Amino acid sequence: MARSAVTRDPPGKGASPATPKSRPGQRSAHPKTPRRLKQIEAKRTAMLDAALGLFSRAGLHGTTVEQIAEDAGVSKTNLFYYFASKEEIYVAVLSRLLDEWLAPLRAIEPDADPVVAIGEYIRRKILFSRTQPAASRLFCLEIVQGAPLLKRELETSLKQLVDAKAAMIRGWTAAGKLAPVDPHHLIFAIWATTQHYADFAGQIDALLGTGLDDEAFANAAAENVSRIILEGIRFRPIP
Amino acid sequence: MARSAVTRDPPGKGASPATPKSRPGQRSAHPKTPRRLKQIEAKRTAMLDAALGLFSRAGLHGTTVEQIAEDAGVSKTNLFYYFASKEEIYVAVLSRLLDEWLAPLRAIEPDADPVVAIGEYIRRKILFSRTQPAASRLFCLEIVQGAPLLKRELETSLKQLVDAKAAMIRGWTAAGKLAPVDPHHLIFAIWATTQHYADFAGQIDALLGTGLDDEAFANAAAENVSRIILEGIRFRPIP
DNA sequence: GTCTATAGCACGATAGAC
DNA sequence: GTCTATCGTGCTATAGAC
Repeated sequence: MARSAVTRDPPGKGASPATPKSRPGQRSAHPKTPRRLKQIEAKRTAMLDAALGLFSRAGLHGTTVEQIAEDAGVSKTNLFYYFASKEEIYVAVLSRLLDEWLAPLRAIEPDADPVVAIGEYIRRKILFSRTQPAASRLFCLEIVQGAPLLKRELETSLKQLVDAKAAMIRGWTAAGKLAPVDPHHLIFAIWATTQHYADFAGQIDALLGTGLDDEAFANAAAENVSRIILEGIRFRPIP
Repeated sequence: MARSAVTRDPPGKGASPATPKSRPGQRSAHPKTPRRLKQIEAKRTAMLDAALGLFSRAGLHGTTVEQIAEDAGVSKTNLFYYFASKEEIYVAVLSRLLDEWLAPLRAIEPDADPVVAIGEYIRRKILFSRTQPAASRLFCLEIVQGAPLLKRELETSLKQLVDAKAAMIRGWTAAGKLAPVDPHHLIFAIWATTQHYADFAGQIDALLGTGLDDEAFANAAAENVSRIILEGIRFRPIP
């Protein structure tokens, strides 16, 4: 919140029509041989990877451009050749991950058996928390802080996706395949429980001395979350 | 992560023995009349309240002391008379809230009926998310970022509390009063689902246009979370 | 495209009068 | 205790040589 919030339009790839300063993706003195393009893309990726790691631990304002450059193995100046500002790096990191973040929800099919489908969804979300904990934490930070940069995306793409899946869940309940539950609260519960293992990994480690790094713990987490959400914890004698 | 991490010992109330600079809590030129002490305490509280609101939205590094001073209705210099550094304010805010954050878990009694007790716990946690969303978000930010300042507290007090309650839950299961579930994963699930409504309020608002501010929504949230965790979502014909 | 050097400025923190 | 004024630092971003 401190200094600004995107003061000028960042000359990235998509938006602004008039970008005087040349950028690596675009034309340059050298012809863009496939080899060169690949180098450039690799460098961009290294920078974004480094930025993801740092932003996810310290947030936008807690990370300096110099740290990103160092972690990516480039000079600070060179980084500013690829990205016009720190905010532009931040947005690039977020938008690169959005699709992947939503993929598990997209993958749910209405025709599947609900209990199987939801079990699989939970498994996938925990796998994401396991393989991409930094991404999960960055989204968490961004949303907790009001998602100034993601809000629009949430209100359009995400809402559309969630509404569709909510209707699907309602259909399952209407067909007598699922207990009556508000679909949105169910989705929130699944998001919350699965992302918790990445976002609150520090707390879990402090309490248990382990985390999703440990495969056995990851399996136990998926198993317990599935059981709690699907079966509940009320005691039921074996029928 | 940027610049420092508590470079010098903050001359607050507890720790460091030698604090040359006088502080409002301690002796001053004026005798500490009850009236004066009360004024000072009120001011301190106003400052911490302002800091909580800002830190919870923008984190430690995204908040400036000038903003805190402005929100609290004091000058920046005056704020530095009460607190030696920004970090000291941050720590003071966190430690003021810790007890309250853990109170609902502490309140669970082993002799209670598990289903009732857990339902009540969920209700209280959602009430906390509703009445103290800023506190919940600040803890979320702090833990996501690795809880550099809370880690010790988590490893000692919190661990002790959680281990005790985990044993209690295991006792319920052993007594046939609760379905078999790993107590830690159950506690995580309850934390995650209930705190989600405060921490991800921005996302929920983007999706549904409402939140815990709305009492009806808050009731629906508590009701649905309780139902999901206690009963599960698998369809069961009425017996 | 990549470097060295530095401009420019916001911010945390302090000095010293009252 | 509170104020005005200011210092010093560390950071983002740019200029300009190569």
